[in-house]
Amino acid sequence: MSTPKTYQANEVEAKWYQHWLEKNYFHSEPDEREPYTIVIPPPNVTGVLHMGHMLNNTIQDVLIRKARLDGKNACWVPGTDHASIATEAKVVKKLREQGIKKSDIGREEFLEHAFAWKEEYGGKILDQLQKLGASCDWERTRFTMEPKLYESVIKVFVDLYKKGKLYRGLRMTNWDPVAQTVLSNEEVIHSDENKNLYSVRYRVAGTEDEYIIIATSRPETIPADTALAVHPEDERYTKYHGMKVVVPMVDREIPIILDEYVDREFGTGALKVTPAHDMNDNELGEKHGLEVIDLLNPDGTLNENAKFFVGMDRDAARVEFVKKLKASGDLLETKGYRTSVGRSERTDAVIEPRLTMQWFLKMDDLAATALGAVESGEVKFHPENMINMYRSWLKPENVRDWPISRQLWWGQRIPAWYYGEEIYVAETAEEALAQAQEKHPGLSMADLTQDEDVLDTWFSSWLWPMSVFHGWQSKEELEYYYPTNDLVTGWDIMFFWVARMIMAGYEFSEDLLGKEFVDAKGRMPFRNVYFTGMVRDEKRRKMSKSLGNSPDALELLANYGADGVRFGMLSSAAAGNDIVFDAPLDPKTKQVLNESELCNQGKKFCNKIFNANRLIQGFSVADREPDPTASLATAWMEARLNYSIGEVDRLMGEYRISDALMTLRSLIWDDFCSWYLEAIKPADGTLSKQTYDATIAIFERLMTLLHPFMPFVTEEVWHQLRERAEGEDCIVSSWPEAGAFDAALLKRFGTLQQAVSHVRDVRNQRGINQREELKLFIKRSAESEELLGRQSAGATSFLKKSGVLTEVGLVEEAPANALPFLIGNDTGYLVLNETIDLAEERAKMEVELNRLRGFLKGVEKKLSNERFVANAPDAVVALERKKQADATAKIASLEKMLG
RNA sequence: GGGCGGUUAGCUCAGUUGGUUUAGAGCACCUCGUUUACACCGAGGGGGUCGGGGGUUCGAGUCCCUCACUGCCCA
Repeated sequence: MSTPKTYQANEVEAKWYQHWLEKNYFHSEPDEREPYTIVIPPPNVTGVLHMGHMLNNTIQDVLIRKARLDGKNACWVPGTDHASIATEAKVVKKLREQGIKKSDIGREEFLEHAFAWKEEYGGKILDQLQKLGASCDWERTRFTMEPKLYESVIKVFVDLYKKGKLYRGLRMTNWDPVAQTVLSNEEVIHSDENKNLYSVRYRVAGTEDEYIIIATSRPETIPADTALAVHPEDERYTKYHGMKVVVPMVDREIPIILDEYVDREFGTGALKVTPAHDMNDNELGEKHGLEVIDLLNPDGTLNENAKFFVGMDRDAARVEFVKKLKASGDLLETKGYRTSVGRSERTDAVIEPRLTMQWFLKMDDLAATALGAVESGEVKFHPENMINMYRSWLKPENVRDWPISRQLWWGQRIPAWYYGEEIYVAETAEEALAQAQEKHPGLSMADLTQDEDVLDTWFSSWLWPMSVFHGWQSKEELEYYYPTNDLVTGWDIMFFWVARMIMAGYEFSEDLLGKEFVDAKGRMPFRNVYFTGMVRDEKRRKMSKSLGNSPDALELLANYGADGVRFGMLSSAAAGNDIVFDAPLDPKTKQVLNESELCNQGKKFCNKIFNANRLIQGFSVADREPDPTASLATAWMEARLNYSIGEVDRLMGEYRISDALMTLRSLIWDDFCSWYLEAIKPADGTLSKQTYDATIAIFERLMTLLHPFMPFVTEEVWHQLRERAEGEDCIVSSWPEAGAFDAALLKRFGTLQQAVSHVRDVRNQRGINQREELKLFIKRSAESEELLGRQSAGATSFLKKSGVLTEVGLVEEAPANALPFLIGNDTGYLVLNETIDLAEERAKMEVELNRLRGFLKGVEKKLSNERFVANAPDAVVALERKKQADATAKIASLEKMLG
């Protein structure tokens, strides 16, 4: 019979994922167990799996699988958000391709198309997560536009309105002329771009040929100028104070205003003021009571107020205005400069500052509460230093009210009805009408008009930890799962989403669950937030689809297997730190290759585990006493395992997931495979039953320990280790407990390992074949007697086997033709079959001796310092004394060797 | 311009409230090896004094100051 020599991830992964689904292991229902809950950061419904998703979902899966093995009721809720701008853009585009205009079909029909689009393309990313091995409770999959979640958003809006936290106002906002909607500051990406700075002269009114020259990058907005500003102390302009200038082309007189805001050094020190089209100008306008002239249409084309080039796009119009100014002689200079330009995160359109009527959520109280939640430790950040960024976002001077209207159709429509200037906010039109009728008894539905806008997608997502448990419909599930345990996400949405969820948690949990409940269990939406870094390429650019620098996630999964990719993602994923992912570029095409050395390491690790099992299954088993080597190795491996479980528990408790995985890798590869299996490997191919059983039991625990990180290979091997009953699967086994272990045994075995390594090193350096048999002796001492004695039965045979030695024993004097070396603090002698150049060996020993003497000197200096002995903790002092004793013994041994 | 990080082996990164044998890992590198689990392998080895300078301390990669470089966020 021939089992394949290498691990085949594809077959194994498909098989076990299907099995887990059939067994319904991922599903959670409230019961008497302790819950452990994670809500997924809902990916954009238009999204496809990318590196960032793979990283943060792998981490979530590790946490949830670990909790499941810990016997908790693990619940990981998946889902997607409706991504209003991105999705609407896609649907509009698709309709346009079919020759349908959004404006022709109306809101209702458009939404039908949008839902149809979602059914067809949306949620592809959730299928992709399955390939990664994500053990989400798919029965609980949520979508922010589904009826219950829609209803939750509406209820929250009405509630906040009643609490006086919502208001409607005309504000300077970031207008996306392509999406034709307002964006929040966070959705605008600023970067430096090359633009032109134009010097234009404005004639001073009442003069024939006196001009003030201003510098502007937006000559097309000249017709909307309502003032010209200079610094009050700028002597160049003192003589014009109180006068007016004439706006070029439109011949309208505007005042010269004085304001310290003007930068005298920039351009000419004179500034044209266009309150409708610039944030800063708008502030100036409010301060000085200036008229506001808006010359743009919502789509970025010029309106009647522009007087010229009406209907033309602002960018094209700029060119025309420049020509016109040049022709009239008013344009004096054009020069290039670099300046920060804001673009829409979604459409890449240059953002237009624009005055619009919007709904706003007051943020001062909410932000203070959200900051307090983290400052007080009720919500813990990992890594802790992320609180600095959080604090800077939420401190009062940086907090802005949240504009929540979006001029779109795909989203929850704002439940506000207008009758003239009056506003009625209610969950339904009927309720709104009833409210209006109290004031105006004769009104009918036809007299009210509902707000045309929908709400920002984040206004849905901030409710996620509560809405996915039907929080606004019933308490039943929320009471069990809330507060959730851990949230895993990138730091880039700390303010967008994390902070807002915390706000929502503190704002609504008491209303939903009652005071008694939240006083006992807390108001926070989650207790811990694990921030992942951004996945970057070798040039440290964020990996993104648009840059084309991200490998294809599905290709990676196909090439290395889910376990391999998970290993690759995790092995470099310390919390909070950005990850430089090793996806190389094709040197010819400069395109990213779907390759990764990190993932390959994971793939190799799977293969190693798979082959360790092949080795064991290849042994035959006999009912006989275990040989001494195997007994010692088994005792050591048990101790080593227990020690490591403690380590992994500690690391996991500190969210040091990457370190936990590396600890397990070393335990399995180095300790279990390289030392333990080599030690028990029987010459005749037959293992004692006792050793075999112990080996299987150890291997089994190793698989459970590794399962959260690499679920597929561990499940596969778990099943090959023993016959399993129905339902006896690794995924639902029990996380091993860290038992007591013999620390002295670990230390003694470590010394034996060093001796073996030294023997191998000598062979390497001298070109002695690894199978040529040598002899090893150790100078008799209390320590060496213990090392090879009864306490450590099997030590001699272990040394013989692992070091390929014919004889091992204690001696009083150095044997002939022996190479002396340090073994622990004692002297070991390796007897060679060749003549030894002692002079050469002495030189090597001198080097080591000098190092030790220097070390000892440092230790003794410390110990002779009274203040050290007086101030340092006892344990530290004791340790230094131990160092001193060890170094002294080693030096003595070496000195003796040297004669 | 303001704020927050980072700077530890060739590369990517750990290093937990300053103290466990004068710094660890993985990769890369070098040497040896077709010993039947695995060449997706085995054995061994070299390599850093922790960005520069100053300070606190019995003791600093770990705290403070300063300079340099670098990244991000905000304006």
